[in-house]
Amino acid sequence: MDIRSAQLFLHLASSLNFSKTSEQMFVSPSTLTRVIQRLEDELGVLLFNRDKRSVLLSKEGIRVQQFVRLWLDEWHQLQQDLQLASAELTGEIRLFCTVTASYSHLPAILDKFRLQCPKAEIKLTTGDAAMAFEKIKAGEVDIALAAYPSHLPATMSFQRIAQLPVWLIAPVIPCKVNDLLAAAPINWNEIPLVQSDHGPARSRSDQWLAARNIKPRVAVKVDGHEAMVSMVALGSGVAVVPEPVIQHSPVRDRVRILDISYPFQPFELGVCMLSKKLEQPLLQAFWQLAATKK
Amino acid sequence: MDIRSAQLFLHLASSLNFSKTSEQMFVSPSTLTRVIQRLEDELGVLLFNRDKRSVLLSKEGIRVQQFVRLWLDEWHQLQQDLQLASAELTGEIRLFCTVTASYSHLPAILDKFRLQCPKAEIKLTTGDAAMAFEKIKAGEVDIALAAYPSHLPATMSFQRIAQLPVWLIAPVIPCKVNDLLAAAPINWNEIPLVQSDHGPARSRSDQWLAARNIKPRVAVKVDGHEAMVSMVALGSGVAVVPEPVIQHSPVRDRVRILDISYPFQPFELGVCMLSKKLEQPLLQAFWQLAATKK
DNA sequence: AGTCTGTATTTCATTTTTTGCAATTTTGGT
DNA sequence: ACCAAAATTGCAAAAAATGAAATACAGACT
Repeated sequence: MDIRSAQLFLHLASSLNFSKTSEQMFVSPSTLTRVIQRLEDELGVLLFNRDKRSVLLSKEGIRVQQFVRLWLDEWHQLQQDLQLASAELTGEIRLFCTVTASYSHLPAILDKFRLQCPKAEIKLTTGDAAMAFEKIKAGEVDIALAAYPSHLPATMSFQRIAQLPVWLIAPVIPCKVNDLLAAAPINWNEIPLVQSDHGPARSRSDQWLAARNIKPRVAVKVDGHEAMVSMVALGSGVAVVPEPVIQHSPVRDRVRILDISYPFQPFELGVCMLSKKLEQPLLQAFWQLAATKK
Repeated sequence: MDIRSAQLFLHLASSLNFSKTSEQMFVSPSTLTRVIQRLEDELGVLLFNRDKRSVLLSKEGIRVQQFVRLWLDEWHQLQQDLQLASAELTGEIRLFCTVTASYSHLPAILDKFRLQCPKAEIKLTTGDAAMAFEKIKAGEVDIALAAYPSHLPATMSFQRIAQLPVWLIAPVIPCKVNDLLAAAPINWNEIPLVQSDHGPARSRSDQWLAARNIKPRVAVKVDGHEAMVSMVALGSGVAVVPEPVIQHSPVRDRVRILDISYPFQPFELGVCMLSKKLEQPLLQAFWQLAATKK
């Protein structure tokens, strides 16, 4: 018996209809049937009298219903109590976040955090990925949301949150870049490249160029992934960027993903901070929460 | 959170030692570590302060301990209440059981049943497998423990309990049978066979003979598997019998299993009764209990 | 009677989770 | 410096959970 089974049982006990419960609780009918069968097996008792045409709670089922109600109530109480401890936490978190990350994952994390620690304040700084680790080291910020760097300082802890796929993108509009891409085979040495100065996107790009032995014609160097997408959209060249940047860009309809069958190593997005700061309750709360999935 | 995790947590909370708990609760250390990690993740809270050298229950851990204690208590109460209903059942069960089954699986089932329904009486009849279904049909017994027959009457329900492997056995002592078995290739048509009159063991034997196109020299026909083992031990021939019969035979050291690389279809041991009798509470209790594994 | 419909269950193939072994990490003791 | 004890992690095999589709079955409708 676990929480989920208990919830399903409780719903079924009041709906008395497998189809309805499975629909409303978002499980397939087969799953529901088997959850109930498991419970009955575990308790050694028939919980529902399935009368060919109707489903009724058995005598034992009523007793179990009583137990489960009590239990789930206590469970909720427990969760509240546990959150209460962190709910009272006050103070300030200085958070650094790459624009990439602020698009894709920050909102969900902040929502959860505000719910859990309503009294805490957050100061958000955004900027380029490479700055994240410098700022942490310099003590300018407490915690950063960024992609895993090629080398992580020993004093820092990093916790992975998600993998972001990386793609090569090109303009949609007719332009010189697209003319060159239409050739077969494509002469990559000719195609202008929109490149970032440094950081994980740059290293993905470099790995690809090295693997295919391409000496790129660098069209523009820009700071920040979003600017790269804009430049590509305008026809300045192709670029290597992580997927969420494309999805959230205002010009996403004016760029396209090129299928070049090269397995770009995905970004490892996560939270990062000085290990010793993990002792501070507020930062610890943020850390744990960022790592939690739901 | 489920029962098992709760038990592990509770034990760890008092032992404060992963190694001890994992040992005493019969799980590997890694399993225990990850059960606790799962709980912590589920609750979003650190349950134990792993202080480099020692393990201590955290503030939140104490609250959870309190919850879990209560819960497990209620769980036990629930189980008692549920069993109470059947504990008061009275009446008589007329049980038929093949000797095969009485060796291997009846004791465990009866133990459980006596515990759950102490006031019920059991009348046990043993006999040959083929009689089981006749006796049920005739109403002489209520329920039987037997191997699944080649054809099950439509009015009966059968519930599988276990699979029993089937082997070909030979004597250990020097005798004519062993002389014949020493030949290469073995002339199976020469080797005397101890055969049962009918029933599932007979059909396994027949299938094998047919598959290998053997016209056996039938040495003896006997009733009941145990007698077959005894005859084989005395050197009368070889025989096809289910494994538990061998294991429980007083002469098990005087027979050996022949590896003839033939996949005898295993016995499907189970409980059987007239479907309509499933409505009787006492019989229903027995039926359910027999099907339960633990 | 025959077909249709709503409901619960089972089968099957696939995905996800759990598990234990062995390796790793960390720290205290000798 | 080396060893021993304790917790964790990587990995691959085993077990369990899952949903889609098939099945079973009783009543409703034509």
